[in-house]
Amino acid sequence: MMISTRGRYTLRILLDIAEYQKEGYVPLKDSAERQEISKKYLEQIINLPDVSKMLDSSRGLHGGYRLSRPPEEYTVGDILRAAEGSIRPVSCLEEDHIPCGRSADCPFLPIWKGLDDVICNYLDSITLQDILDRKSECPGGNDYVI
Amino acid sequence: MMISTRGRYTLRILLDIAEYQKEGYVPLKDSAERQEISKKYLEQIINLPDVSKMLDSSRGLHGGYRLSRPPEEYTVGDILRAAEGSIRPVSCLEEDHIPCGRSADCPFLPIWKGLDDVICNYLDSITLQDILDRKSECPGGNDYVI
DNA sequence: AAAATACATATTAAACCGATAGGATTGGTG
DNA sequence: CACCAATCCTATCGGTTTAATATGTATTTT
Repeated sequence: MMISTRGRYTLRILLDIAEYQKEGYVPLKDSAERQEISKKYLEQIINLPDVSKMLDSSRGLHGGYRLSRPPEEYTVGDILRAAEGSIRPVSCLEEDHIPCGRSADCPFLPIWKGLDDVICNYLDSITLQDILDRKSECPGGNDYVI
Repeated sequence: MMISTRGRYTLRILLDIAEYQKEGYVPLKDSAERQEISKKYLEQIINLPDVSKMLDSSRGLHGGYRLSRPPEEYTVGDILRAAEGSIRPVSCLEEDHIPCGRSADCPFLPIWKGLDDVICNYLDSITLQDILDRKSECPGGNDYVI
């Protein structure tokens, strides 16, 4: 599996913050309770360097988090990359990957590159604002039963 | 990462078998040496139920493996699913996944479904024969330097 | 009989996942 | 100033997966 709870929790928390931040900083405790996710685990996730850059925080009473930019500037791809480190489908495509000696004529490398492209194009085409809009359009209920 | 060495090795070995099977059964030893992959590890992979279904085998001297169907009937998606078990991007989409209680109005579920679709559409559009054709068109060399 | 091959099962070191635990630090409020 | 609520920091842990290695057994051709 490509996207673990880390990425999915991060998406849910950022969306939760986006929904509630008009009332001020959103305490992680509240988001965690609404989303039914371990607050302690969320603390770790939210303090990952690339995730914390997406948020402003305030300590003390009435502290919490808010998005540092408007929701339309957060793509799903950006959030997942921040939380997961990388969402490349194979290690061959990682920045720091050591070439394997066959890469120059590897018949699969173009395929992996193509796969990465369709994934990024899709995930980077959806923003937090898109999800907020869709939620208010059809509140409670989507097409899927799992 | 979505696709581990298991999936990538399986693709390489099936392509190797496709290339060499016109001379009869292809011993795993030969494929392993050409591909520089541990033969013992390959034995495990190739005996996974869904992978072994894709091959005919023969024991003894001059035994080995060959594809049980023509190369154009093997999509990259099929091979990866056989080797990896699943290539769904999130566990929420697995067949045996226990619904989480929020699935009825989860705002992310449609996104995961869309992601799974673009991945499957892409990977199921490429067959082993496509890769063989591309190899013979531009032997030794693709566009990527990693 | 010997050799080559597939087939089977167990073990292992390392990494990763999804938490839990116990605090330290900071800032607002009475 | 004392208290409390919140973020921030670091360690630990059980379970699973990954990528092998090891040790065989079974089968077939020569």
